[in-house]
Amino acid sequence: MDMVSIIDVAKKANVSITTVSRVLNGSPHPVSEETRARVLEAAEALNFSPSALAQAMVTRATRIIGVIIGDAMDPYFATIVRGVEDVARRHGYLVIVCNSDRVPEIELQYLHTLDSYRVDGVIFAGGGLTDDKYGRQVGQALEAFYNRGAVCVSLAKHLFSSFSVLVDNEQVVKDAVHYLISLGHRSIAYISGPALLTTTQLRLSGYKSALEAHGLPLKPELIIDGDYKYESGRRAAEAIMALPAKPTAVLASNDLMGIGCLVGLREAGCHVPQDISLMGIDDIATAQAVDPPLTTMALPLYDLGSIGMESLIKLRSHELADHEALTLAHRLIIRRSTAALGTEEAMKR
Amino acid sequence: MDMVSIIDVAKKANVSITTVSRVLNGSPHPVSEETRARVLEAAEALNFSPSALAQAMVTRATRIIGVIIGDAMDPYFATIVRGVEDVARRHGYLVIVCNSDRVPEIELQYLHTLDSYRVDGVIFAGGGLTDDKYGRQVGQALEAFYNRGAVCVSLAKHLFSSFSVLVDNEQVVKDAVHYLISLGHRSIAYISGPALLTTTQLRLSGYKSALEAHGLPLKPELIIDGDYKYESGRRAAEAIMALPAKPTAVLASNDLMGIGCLVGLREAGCHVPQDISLMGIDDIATAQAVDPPLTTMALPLYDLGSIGMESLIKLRSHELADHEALTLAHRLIIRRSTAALGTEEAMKR
DNA sequence: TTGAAAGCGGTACCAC
DNA sequence: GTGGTACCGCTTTCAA
Repeated sequence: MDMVSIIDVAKKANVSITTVSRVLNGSPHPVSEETRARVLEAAEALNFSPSALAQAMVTRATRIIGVIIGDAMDPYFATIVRGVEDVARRHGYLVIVCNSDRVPEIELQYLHTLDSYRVDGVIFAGGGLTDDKYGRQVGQALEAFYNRGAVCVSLAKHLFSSFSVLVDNEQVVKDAVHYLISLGHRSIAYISGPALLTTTQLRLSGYKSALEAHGLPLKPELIIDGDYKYESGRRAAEAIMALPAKPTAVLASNDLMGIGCLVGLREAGCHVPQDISLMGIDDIATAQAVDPPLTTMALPLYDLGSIGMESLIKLRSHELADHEALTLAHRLIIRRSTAALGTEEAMKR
Repeated sequence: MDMVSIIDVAKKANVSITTVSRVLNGSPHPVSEETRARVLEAAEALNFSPSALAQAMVTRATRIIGVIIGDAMDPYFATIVRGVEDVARRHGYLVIVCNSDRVPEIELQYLHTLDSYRVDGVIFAGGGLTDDKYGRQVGQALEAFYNRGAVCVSLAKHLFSSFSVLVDNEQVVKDAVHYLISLGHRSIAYISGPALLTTTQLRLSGYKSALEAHGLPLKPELIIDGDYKYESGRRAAEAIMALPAKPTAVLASNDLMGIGCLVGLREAGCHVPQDISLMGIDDIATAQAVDPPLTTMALPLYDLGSIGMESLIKLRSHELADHEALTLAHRLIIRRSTAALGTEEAMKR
């Protein structure tokens, strides 16, 4: 019933625990072949499993990292987590997943807990909160991490400083709006996210400057609030249908809302893309399953996770400098939810 | 740069580390109010964060659990993980997520790693593999867990024994087939999952016995292989369209394949439900976003995770007996992808 | 009420 | 080549 420890192995093999440690860790220190064999055999026979906890205590490295996300059920985060996990596994790291629902208190609490477990690093997958007080608190908590030699990488803009792997959110939206404009649309509604997220602000500002760049007026009533979830997309559809002057195109700031909007418009008897062109951002799997398939800006979500984790590892071995940033490319995926204004495609119904 | 330890706090508060430990852990052992205050103050001032690793070593409890899933990007597992995580957080547990892609070697490797980290328990979220050798190996690995006092709960049938929280997979399919039959369908195709999973076998056997119970012939050509992923649903649609005698209904053994099939059928010019009724299993979020919304058997995925985690905790405090099983209810969700054979609904097109 | 000391299971430095 | 031993940072008897 008692755990078998390195001592038991040493006894069984008739060697010191030092030697056991050496052979089991492939230490460069010389060990005779026969001793090595005896140790291996003993460890095997006793079914010895070295305590990673004990190892972590003395080596000051846990080989555990934490990833803080909004919600594992959101495909956006699920994809990122998968990217993180795959790289982590290949490098012998374990990952603790923390759902914060973007609640600052929960995020902060997780941060402290992860610190007490002495994780080797933390990845912030979600958009940063634009709350000053929160930003300071996180920054302070991160201080503890850095002091220990632990590292941090963010996959979105944050108020605190850290190594980052990003997409250019502002440009993503600019490109999306530009595409819609190139189709002839001049009245483009925008479904925004929660105001307190940096990502939301960047995307919104992309929308605004794209309109401005094309000399289009910014109509406040065309900016509809959402929360990046499916249901808010449906509500947005209602809001759009209630508009006295309906837009000819709608850009949802993420696919989940875009899909909700698609369903909402359909239920309201509005045809996409004949009556309204609709487009999203992210390119989650569902985007191609809906009818019509959703045009969207594909973000490299999996890569954000995998490259984020790779960066974390390099950061630890000082192959990478702190507080730098990497920006990954996005790309337009044209499907059938968007059509040129006044063309055959848009007219047929 | 050096970590502040309990010793530093003790020095600063002018007490022994024993006392520090006592007040910081709310020990029942008496400590004078002023001493307590001094300790608290010192800990605060030093920004002391007790090492959960050191605590774990001596208390022999890590408050970390592992959950082994197929793929975090699959809504099925994402939902379960969310259920696990929510309960874990409320109880002060951390959860390590392990993606195995159902590869036995990866699963086994994770199991050993988790054991070396002395996790308090493991949750198997996915269906068991029907491989004898694999079953034995897992059983053996679990032995190590049990010997340590760690626990295990499975959310599906497995060859090894463990506490389980289940759905009655055979009955789920029976109920689905029964519903289709009640709509007048007599020729029902079935999209199955990977043969090596217990879940697949149970569901398939539900399909077979449902047909038999209704005196319907079992036509092998109507059983189409899939792997529970979206793409295999699309391939299944092709296979179905190529059938000399097309079925009037299709039951996909999960929603992801059901949705893939829906898209595939649409592309092949086949109308759902007018030409073919289609139904899935799971009730993932996307099921209601596709057109037509998918009729499905809703499984309590979130509850599987949350109740699984609650059971794990109770198991550890011996409030629950090992190796028992809990079965959760499923329910039919009728949406518009299914229609009665020969009715107005099925005829209009 | 308070504290000294024996571990928990390893690693790594230093001798031999 | 091999082994002794001082920690890593905490909890928990056992005494005082």
